[in-house]
Amino acid sequence: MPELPEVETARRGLLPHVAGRRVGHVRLRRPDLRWPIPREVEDLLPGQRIEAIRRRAKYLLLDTAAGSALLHLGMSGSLRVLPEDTAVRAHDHVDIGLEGLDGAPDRVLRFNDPRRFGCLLWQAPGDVHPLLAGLGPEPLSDDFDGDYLFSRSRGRAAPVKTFLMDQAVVVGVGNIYASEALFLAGIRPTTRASKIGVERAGRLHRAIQDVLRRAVQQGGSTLRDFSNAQGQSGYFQLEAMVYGRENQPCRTCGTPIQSIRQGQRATYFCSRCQRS
DNA sequence: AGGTAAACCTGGACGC
DNA sequence: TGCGTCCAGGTTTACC
Repeated sequence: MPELPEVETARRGLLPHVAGRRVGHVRLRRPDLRWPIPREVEDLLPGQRIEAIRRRAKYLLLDTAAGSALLHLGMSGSLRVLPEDTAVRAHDHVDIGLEGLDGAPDRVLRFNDPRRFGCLLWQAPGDVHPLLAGLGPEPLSDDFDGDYLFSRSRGRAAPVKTFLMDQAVVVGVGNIYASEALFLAGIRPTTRASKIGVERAGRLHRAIQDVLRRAVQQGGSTLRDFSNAQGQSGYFQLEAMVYGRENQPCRTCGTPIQSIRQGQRATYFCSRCQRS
């Protein structure tokens, strides 16, 4: 499910239901997702007030005075805010109880993840979790620009698409938006990163920001209430130019979109609009 | 160091 | 209907 826009959309949807609430019970129906869930989640989180919900890369952090719950949705994870008595479904792994404010009913933040590639970890106050330590800049921040992208690409023989998905280079760009950004920039995904010049690095930087910004806007406009059952609307609201469109006509020039495999992931591009 | 592939999981779509 | 195969929005880990 989630690349940066989806995680940011989830954060914004959760914000009004979570921020300022006190955590009631924490229930683990499974002791581990991708990794074991650390005991701090059960021992320290209950009773804490959630001061903020932040996003770093594709991670969400629930901040409390005792530390932060660190969540990743992996490929198939989702979060919903539900009435406490909502029936449990398959792969509902974790409940974090949320006490109601001003007489509002208690609710539960429920983490569902069929494939269990997601995780729920803990970050002590003032600490940076090892998983966050090596991450590159946020793509929508001022730390990320064309010159940065250019300098990081020096000496990198890997295909530019693989390079873009390296979270140590820039965070939040996953398989869909990598293909989409390269289409917008007119760059072929197979080009070695080292061959991208300053000017094209600038174009690529703008394409990344453009596609991510628009996706965040779209997600935010359609996903207004996370307490609703589905929690998955908003995805693919942004019409893909190339992703998932193999053999369909390019929206710009009509040439059939090609699909190739790079590093075990599908890549889509237009051979006419993305010549080098 | 950087690049590539395997590994972690389940479910859905498709072909036979 | 059932079974086998392939695919999926991520990221760590192991190995050249």
